[in-house]
Amino acid sequence: MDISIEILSERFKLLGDKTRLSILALLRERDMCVCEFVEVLHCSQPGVSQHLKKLKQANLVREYRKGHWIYYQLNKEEIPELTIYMVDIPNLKKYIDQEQVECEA
Amino acid sequence: MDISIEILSERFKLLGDKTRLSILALLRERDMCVCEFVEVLHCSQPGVSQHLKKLKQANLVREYRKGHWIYYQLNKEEIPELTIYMVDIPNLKKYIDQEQVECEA
DNA sequence: TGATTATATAAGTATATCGTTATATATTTG
DNA sequence: CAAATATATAACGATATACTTATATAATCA
Repeated sequence: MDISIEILSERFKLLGDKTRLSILALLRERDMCVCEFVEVLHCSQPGVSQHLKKLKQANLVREYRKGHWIYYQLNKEEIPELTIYMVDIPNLKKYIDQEQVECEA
Repeated sequence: MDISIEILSERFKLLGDKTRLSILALLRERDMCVCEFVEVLHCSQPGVSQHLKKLKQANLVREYRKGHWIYYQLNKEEIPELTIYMVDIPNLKKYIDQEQVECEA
């Protein structure tokens, strides 16, 4: 594989943000919806949305709707090389419930 | 290894720049001095210096003097995990001389 | 259908980052 | 020691990025 410096630096720039990196780390544990990120990350709802948009545009995550909520998940299949960058990302399991919680409507 | 999100995002931010990423890619081939980067990267001398300073502060590179010139080299030994991030960095061998050239004084 | 709710977008502001120009520092060599 | 040269630093301006507030959109459910 021979990704250009251009593309690779953009990829790193995307990962070079605490909030986005935390989102990816959390998504390694399980799919999560926007309001969960807001709660866990102490980040505003528009803030989370904007970061998710960037991750989505870079094809690192994708979304699906489930009732009221839009869940995000890692795009592991399409970007296997993403795992290379994620080797060192800390485990954030302790900050979230293990089961995908049904938020009350 | 359990690097914090804080530190890891800083590391990625550092790699998220075309010039710095190119410097690292070039240093994979051989040690180089500042004026060589200036020539190859089409970047000003102060620009190169500033980028090198950041890489040095992050302990990714180190320097040694050789006559008039200050050469930089990858800090492979101290940061083996750096190689993880560099797997995908393109090979820039074609842009430089293979031998460490003695610049005329 | 209308109210509610989750999420997205727009617009504005503050801050960080990069590149430039000018100047300082440090080493070599005559 | 003085001149030349490679590199580093300082100061500034331009641009990009992230955060905030306000508002729009879209789906659900009564």
